Amino acid sequence: MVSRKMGRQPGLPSVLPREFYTRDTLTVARELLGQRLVRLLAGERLSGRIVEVEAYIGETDRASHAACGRTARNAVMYGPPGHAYVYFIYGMHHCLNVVTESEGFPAAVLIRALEPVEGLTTMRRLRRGRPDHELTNGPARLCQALAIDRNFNGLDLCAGGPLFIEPDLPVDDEEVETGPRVGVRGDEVALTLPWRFFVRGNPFVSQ
DNA sequence: CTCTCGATGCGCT
DNA sequence: GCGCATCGAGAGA
Repeated sequence: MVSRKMGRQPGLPSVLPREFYTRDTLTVARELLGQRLVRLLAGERLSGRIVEVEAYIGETDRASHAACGRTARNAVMYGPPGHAYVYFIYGMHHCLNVVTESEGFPAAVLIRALEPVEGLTTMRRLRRGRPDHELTNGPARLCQALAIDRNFNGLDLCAGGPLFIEPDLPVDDEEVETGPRVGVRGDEVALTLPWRFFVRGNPFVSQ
């Protein structure tokens, strides 16, 4: 007899529904820990558990791309939740966010690190020369390992496309650590807010 | 291991 | 023109 995991049919992966993202951004950030980011590339599944994230919330957050109001670049942050906000930075890197809260309010969660699960061989090819523990331990590194670029900006993560998030192993409260966000500029408040969430002791957390 | 620094494209002032 | 939600090479300890 085939065992059946709770709430899923074998071969028919469930996807986090839009309502998951339509909530308070700090709640979404916290609950994204442990979930599985999946990228379908040429029919292959590349995936990893999310082990580090950061929240960016509203125009009053001086570290957010939305701090200076709506522009062409950050428009996706103002759009409906459950979509990918992918931006290009430092002339060579991409970073992936998921849009949260209600349409019209700019907020998102930056995916900063994954623990690789499926498609390691392909990830090693896309991150040639790097040891396994450096495949996905950073926001731009994981985009490289999963072949995510600006073409994914605005993509609906709830629509059965090439990028989505599946429920996976929840992370216990005792395993969750918070702290100030990494690499941001902004005012004193932005530099102090504990809006970074990560799995304590996980070897794939960035830094 | 740690630290420093250059790469590099583009959105925004 | 400036500055960036980063990374990787190279130097030193």
